[in-house]
Amino acid sequence: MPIKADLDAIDWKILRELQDDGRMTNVELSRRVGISAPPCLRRVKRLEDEGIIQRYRALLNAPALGMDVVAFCLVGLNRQSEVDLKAFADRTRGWPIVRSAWMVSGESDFMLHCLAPDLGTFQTFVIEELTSSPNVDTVRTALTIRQVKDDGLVSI
Amino acid sequence: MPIKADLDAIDWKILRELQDDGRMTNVELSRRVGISAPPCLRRVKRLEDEGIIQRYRALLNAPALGMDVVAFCLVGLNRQSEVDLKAFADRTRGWPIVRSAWMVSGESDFMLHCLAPDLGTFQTFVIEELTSSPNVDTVRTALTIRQVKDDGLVSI
DNA sequence: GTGAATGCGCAAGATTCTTGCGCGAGTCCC
DNA sequence: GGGACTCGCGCAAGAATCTTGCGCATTCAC
Repeated sequence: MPIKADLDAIDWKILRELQDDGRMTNVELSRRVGISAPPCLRRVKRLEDEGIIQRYRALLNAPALGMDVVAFCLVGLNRQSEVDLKAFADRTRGWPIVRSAWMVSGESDFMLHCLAPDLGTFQTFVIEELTSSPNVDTVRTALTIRQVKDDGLVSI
Repeated sequence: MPIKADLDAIDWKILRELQDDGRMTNVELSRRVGISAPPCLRRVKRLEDEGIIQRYRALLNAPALGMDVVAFCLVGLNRQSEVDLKAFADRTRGWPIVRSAWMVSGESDFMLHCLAPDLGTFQTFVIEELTSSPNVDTVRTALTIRQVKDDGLVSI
């Protein structure tokens, strides 16, 4: 894990622009941040090499691809030993419906971000896979109605 | 909102590759999906034009940028009329700590994905901004310990 | 003042993007 | 069947971009 980065204003502009459009050409990016293309490319490469930019991803339109149900699941376990936590984390990676997952502290132990083609598929997953999984105590679900904000993870 | 797309195997390969590396060159992409560059570029453009690919985004390393606290907040409102829901949704857009937000159904009305530089900043936000916001009834927070899965939103 | 370090911009070759065009496979209607 | 049409691929060439090396200006420390 890298040390806290020291970034100047241009670096922050680059990060903001690439969060907004990760496929922007380097020429366009350099124009927007106010330097010429070669040093701009070197800055981007440095940000990638230092792990500040972790990756680039295309964001897809789930409903257009037949995925109409987005939901969150808060999962509580009976036992929270390191072995138990790791076992459940491993299990989440084997479930395609679970698109991302976090280990959390609070009333629950895991937060799952889920995606399914329809409500039936999601309910079947919750009942037959999630709730009936070993060591799972409680499952609370929140079906999303619509997303009201979607900014990048790190602001400005 | 577009009609359900009809995509062939090559389109799905393209979507998978661009979810994995959204900044891949078209030449490399075409090599991976097994067609030449021009038709590959035309397919990507079509996927973008139809809104199936919504955007490209650089994913940043939050801790390296001094953002050590990632949390989820489940917010329940006193009144859930359309006006009330819209008012709270608008409010979330004005909070930089809230990076993304969903309107949900279930025990709560909104799910907030939050990012803060430290625990104190996050707690101040919850107490002085979120809990004390008009019409907010309940706030349950789940601090993330670590992310255990992070796939793209739509699989394969 | 001087030397080292940093980071910019210029320039040129390599690579990629982008467009128009021709060709072959599949389909539909006669 | 046969002909016209549609669709999507690949080739090719010019435009744009990427990538690298290099020279120069600024800054900092000594």
